Amino acid sequence: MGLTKTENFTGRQNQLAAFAKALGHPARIAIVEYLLAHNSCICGDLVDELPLSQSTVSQHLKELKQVGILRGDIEGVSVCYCIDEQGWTQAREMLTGLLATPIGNAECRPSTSCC
Amino acid sequence: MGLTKTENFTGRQNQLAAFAKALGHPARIAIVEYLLAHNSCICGDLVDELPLSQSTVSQHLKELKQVGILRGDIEGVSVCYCIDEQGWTQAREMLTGLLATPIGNAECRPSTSCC
DNA sequence: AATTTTAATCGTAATATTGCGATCAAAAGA
DNA sequence: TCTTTTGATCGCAATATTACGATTAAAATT
Repeated sequence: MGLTKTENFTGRQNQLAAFAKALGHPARIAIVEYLLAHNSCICGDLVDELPLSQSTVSQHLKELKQVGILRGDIEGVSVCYCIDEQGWTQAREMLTGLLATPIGNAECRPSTSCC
Repeated sequence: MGLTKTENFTGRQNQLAAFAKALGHPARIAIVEYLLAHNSCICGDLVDELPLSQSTVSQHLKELKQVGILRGDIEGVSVCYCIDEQGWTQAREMLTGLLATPIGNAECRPSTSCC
């Protein structure tokens, strides 16, 4: 298999998972942190910053771009990357919403009280 | 390869990525949401709830347990799962911290203003 | 026009993930 | 003790991810 059964989950659950998955690699965390700190940068700056090859960095950038967290604007020879404020805001709101959920007290079966 | 070069990133970056990765699958989002809503449940309840086999659900539970988001306490024949408040709090604080980072204005190269 | 710079893409290899059925181990109940 | 219930684990197959070097394409420079 290796194939996630996305059709059996809600769109919201799939979207949440997609955002979380995009952040689920230290290199992509580092890229996002760098762009949050520096506003905008070209790919080469990130290649200098990260312990990864140019092609690998480019691939991570592609994933973050595809999920909507980054934008990449062509600037002559180079490509200027930055946080996509729209996508980033959506990711923040969705993930923050999940993380801020209070732990409910509803029991799934009446007399089960363990944790 | 297929092997993440964790040693070249900070412990914080790796921990953040591990939490995000654990949430990077719709089934695990669904499990966390279910446990947030129901406080505590046995594995069989989740198997009834999710469109996945028992072994697959068990595997997802294992991943969430390993990263510290869930706890599983043996209760006779069954296992009672619940949110691990400590781990969940840490995940919330770390991820919320990243998501709440204001977008900085520092330019990585003086005359580059694109996005 | 030829060269250089920049970054995307291709091809490949190693490893991880997802999912399932089957089996196993432990506790509870008959 | 034998059976049932519960859920972890094993083994397998399909697919995805991670990483790199090599190549390619496009714009800028010479």
